[in-house]
Amino acid sequence: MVVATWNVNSIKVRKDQVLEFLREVGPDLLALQETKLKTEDFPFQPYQEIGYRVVHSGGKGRNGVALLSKVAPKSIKRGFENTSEPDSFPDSEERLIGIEVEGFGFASLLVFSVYIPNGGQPESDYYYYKISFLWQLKEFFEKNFSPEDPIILMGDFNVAPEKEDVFDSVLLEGHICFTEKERKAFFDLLSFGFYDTLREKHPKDKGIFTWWDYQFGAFKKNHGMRLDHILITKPLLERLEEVYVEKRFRAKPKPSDHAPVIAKFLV
DNA sequence: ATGACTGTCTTTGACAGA
Repeated sequence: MVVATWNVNSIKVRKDQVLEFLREVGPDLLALQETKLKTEDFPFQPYQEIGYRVVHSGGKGRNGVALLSKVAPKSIKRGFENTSEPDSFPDSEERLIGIEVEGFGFASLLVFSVYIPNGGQPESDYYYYKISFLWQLKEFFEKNFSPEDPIILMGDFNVAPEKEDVFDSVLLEGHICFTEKERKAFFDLLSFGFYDTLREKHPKDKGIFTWWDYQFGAFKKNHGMRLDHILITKPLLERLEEVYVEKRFRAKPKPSDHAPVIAKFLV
């Protein structure tokens, strides 16, 4: 089983690159973020033509999450369900989508694509919205699921968890996506029972990033951050084989500013 | 060589992204 996550920064602009990715890598499941269009405006057809089922949830010109799957979803979940303050997160349906699939050795495997708010300036209202969003996401899993359930939560978390996850931890300390509170909220989410697959396979490696600024020649200098993650619960951990960032897609003409992350499982 | 970011919108510059 192969799964992948990719913030495409507009599915309209990246439509053919996503097709190319599916043809070359052939993941069983692909999570997309920042599709930047309304739920019904997603270009479903080209992906369906090559054998993928597609679910999407988005807003006009902003946010947007999708899941592409080789097997048919048994159910679809959008946004925060059964949480204490769902109305406090009006964009959660544009930022969280999940499906339940049968297969890969499980009667019910839960797969989520998530796009955590960027947060703007540290200490701004939007920054605290981001922190709260991470707390609410943890509550969503605590109220609806168990860490014994097989769950894959992947997407753009907009948090670089540790100093190895940024190109210069001194320069970037206190910078958005690398502040103490964001990192703490990320690890608090993990404490539900999630494992960070990249770190399971590469515990101390430096310089593994998933996002590079379009400006300043950042990609060429490998001045990036690791913001996109594939999290799994324990039932999947023993089957985890390999995790890597597919940097080729960041090097193409007109790339997204994020590269896909891929995890392979023995099934 | 001396290096100019890229999406969106009831757009024509503002803004968000990270």
